[in-house]
Amino acid sequence: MTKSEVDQLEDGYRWRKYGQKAVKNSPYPRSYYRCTSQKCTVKKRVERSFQDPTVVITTYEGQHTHQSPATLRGNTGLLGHSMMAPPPRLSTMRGFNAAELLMQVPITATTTTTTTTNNVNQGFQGYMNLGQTSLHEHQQLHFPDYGLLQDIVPSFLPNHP
DNA sequence: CGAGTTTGACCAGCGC
DNA sequence: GCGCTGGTCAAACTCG
Repeated sequence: MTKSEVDQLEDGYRWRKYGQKAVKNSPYPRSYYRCTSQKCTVKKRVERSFQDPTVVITTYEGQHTHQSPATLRGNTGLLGHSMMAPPPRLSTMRGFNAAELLMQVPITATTTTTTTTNNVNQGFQGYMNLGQTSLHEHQQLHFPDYGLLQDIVPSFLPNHP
């Protein structure tokens, strides 16, 4: 779930829209995207929350078999640097292990992001690729939307103290 | 001209 | 079998 005005979120990959449908129980249409990379079969669905129109729900299906174009581009601009950052507070997600997420929900993972971060899948992959150095960077990054994140999906994070 | 979007048609799965 | 719904296809279109 992502708080965003726009449907098309920049997550570092290039997507081609292949369909749009009006869905039941929601006044907003759902959009279907495929990764533009030939080998990559990752799909995502994007729909707007019925309760909060400023929230878009992005459902990823599959895993990218390639690096993000933003990563390959290697720029330090909007896409390069920030998009390579690991997901917010991954290590502190109470009882929520990203690796576990990948293992248990390999096919479809509805993930929680802000506009400055990736979904957990991609973020975790980037996290793995970048290794130790990114952890350092990770700790220095600040995510002002994190509190907001909790507001959006408090039930998503298990084991509230 | 190529890549991406739009949109109606088509298809499969499911409940009745 | 029929209707509904979600997902996909593909032709037409737009844009850089």
